[in-house]
Amino acid sequence: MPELPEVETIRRDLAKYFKKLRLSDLVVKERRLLQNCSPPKLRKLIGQRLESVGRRAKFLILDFGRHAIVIHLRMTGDFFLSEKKHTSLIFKFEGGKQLYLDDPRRFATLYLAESAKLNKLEPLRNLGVEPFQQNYQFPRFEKLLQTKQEIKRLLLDQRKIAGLGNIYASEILFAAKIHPKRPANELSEAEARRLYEKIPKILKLAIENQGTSIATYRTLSGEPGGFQNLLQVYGREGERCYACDTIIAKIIQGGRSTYFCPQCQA
DNA sequence: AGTATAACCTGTCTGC
DNA sequence: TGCAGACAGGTTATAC
Repeated sequence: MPELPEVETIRRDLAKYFKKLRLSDLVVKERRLLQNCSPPKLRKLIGQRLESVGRRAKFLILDFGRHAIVIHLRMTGDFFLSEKKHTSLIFKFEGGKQLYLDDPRRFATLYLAESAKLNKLEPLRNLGVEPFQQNYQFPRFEKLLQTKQEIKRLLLDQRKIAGLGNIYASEILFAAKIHPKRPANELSEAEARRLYEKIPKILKLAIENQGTSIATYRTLSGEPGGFQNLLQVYGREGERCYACDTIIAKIIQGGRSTYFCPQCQA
């Protein structure tokens, strides 16, 4: 479910509500959430303060000083202030504040890591460039395109550009006017530059709108985001393009749906 | 090298 | 109303 804008929205809310609070209890309700630690080991964080809430690509990083919890929400993971139907994990903080990780499909993953060695944690180690970091520069981006892989698939490859998912890959390609099946290494310089610029532009707009709520994603307080109202192509198969009135098409790439305008993205 | 498919799970929607 | 099948915002292993 959540891509970079949704995870960033959650990160900001978590920081706002829980930063600097001391953890008073931790209840693991879904054992398969834990990837590299046992419940007792995780519970050793009790008594520590939540120093900061960070994000790397789609991973949330709850830093408790010496150790950090790294969580990937996958398809349906989401954080709430009140208990929902599919609770995987409960954080209790000093003062009685509680935080619930809800995850109907139970795909979410959690890792415990030493804060100083976060970069060495397996799932974080191979992540590609982050669209909002300084190393996101055009020459570097251009090098990532030196493959005949279909551009839509490349955008989903977290080892290249980290944080994009199925919604924003389609939306970004529409904004850049590039057909999703174009081989990456056949994009013109102008197309590559458009793509490079649209990636952070669309993500920023989505973050400003608190992400996209279609099925399960909601903000920490339970409110839907707003970007679903601004989608140009995702989920719009058979409807008309807002720009040119052409019928929006849907194809499958790598087992995932891709939506695009055959006219604007010829 | 690049692509497709299935698998991990549950919920929701569509069509009969 | 019931039931089967398709599909879902992610990632990974395996097979052509």
